[in-house]
Amino acid sequence: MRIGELAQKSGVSRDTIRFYERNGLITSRIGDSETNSYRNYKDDCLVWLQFFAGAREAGMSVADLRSIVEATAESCDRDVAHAVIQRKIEELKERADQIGNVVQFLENALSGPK
Amino acid sequence: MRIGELAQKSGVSRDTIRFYERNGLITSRIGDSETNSYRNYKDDCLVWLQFFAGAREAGMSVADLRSIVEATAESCDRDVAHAVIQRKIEELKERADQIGNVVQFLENALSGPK
DNA sequence: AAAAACAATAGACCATTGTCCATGGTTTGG
DNA sequence: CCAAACCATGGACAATGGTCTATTGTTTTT
Repeated sequence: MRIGELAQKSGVSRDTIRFYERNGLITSRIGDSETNSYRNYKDDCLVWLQFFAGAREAGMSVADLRSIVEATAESCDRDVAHAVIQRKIEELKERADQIGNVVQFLENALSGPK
Repeated sequence: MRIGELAQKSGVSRDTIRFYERNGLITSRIGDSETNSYRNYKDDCLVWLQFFAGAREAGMSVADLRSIVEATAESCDRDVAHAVIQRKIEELKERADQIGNVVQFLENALSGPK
């Protein structure tokens, strides 16, 4: 798959895809063509990008994403990956709790303005 | 209260307090002293700063915070304030949901790795 | 009185997360 | 064949959210 198709399918812009690639979130290889140097993206890039989009919205940093990607790489220890992801899950839950607090606070502010 | 005390009590650094002030999140006035121009912060600055700290962790932007502060200003319409805050609550809940999705995804990744 | 701690202001600097632009080549539709 | 659309690379630019430094003046502590 070329970058345009990937962008269109994932909803992530070309520029952002390239940015993610530069930051090690996905990888691509230059295709087989003799005449061009168009890069080729595998299907799992699409899955990742969809995940990234959601995760970024959820407040995860690109560095967070990279650590997940790296942890789940073939080369990596299953247990290590497990631990890394577990940690991120904890962080996300903490963040969700924090959101709960803030919502609470704001709802209070609404109901008891003075 | 002077900035040092405020910083110490709120856990927000002086620099950040000044940054927030520059951005309209809090205000202070120059004190009564004839000899210095130390600024004076009222107690509610402390409350706000504590809120800001939590809200930033929850993923709210400084602009979001400013809009809340502005909405709750004396001068503002109660209903307007209500609406603004309600909107922010919605956004926070959406974000919390999004976090839920991502957690789900990650937990899936853990339990069904292959 | 001298040092240490605090304050104000202004501006430089930094990382993060993109986005945009310039340039130059390739492919494709008409 | 030509224009439009696509691609690669590299670097500039921008917004956000701070953080740090320099400079200068004020308290406070010893």
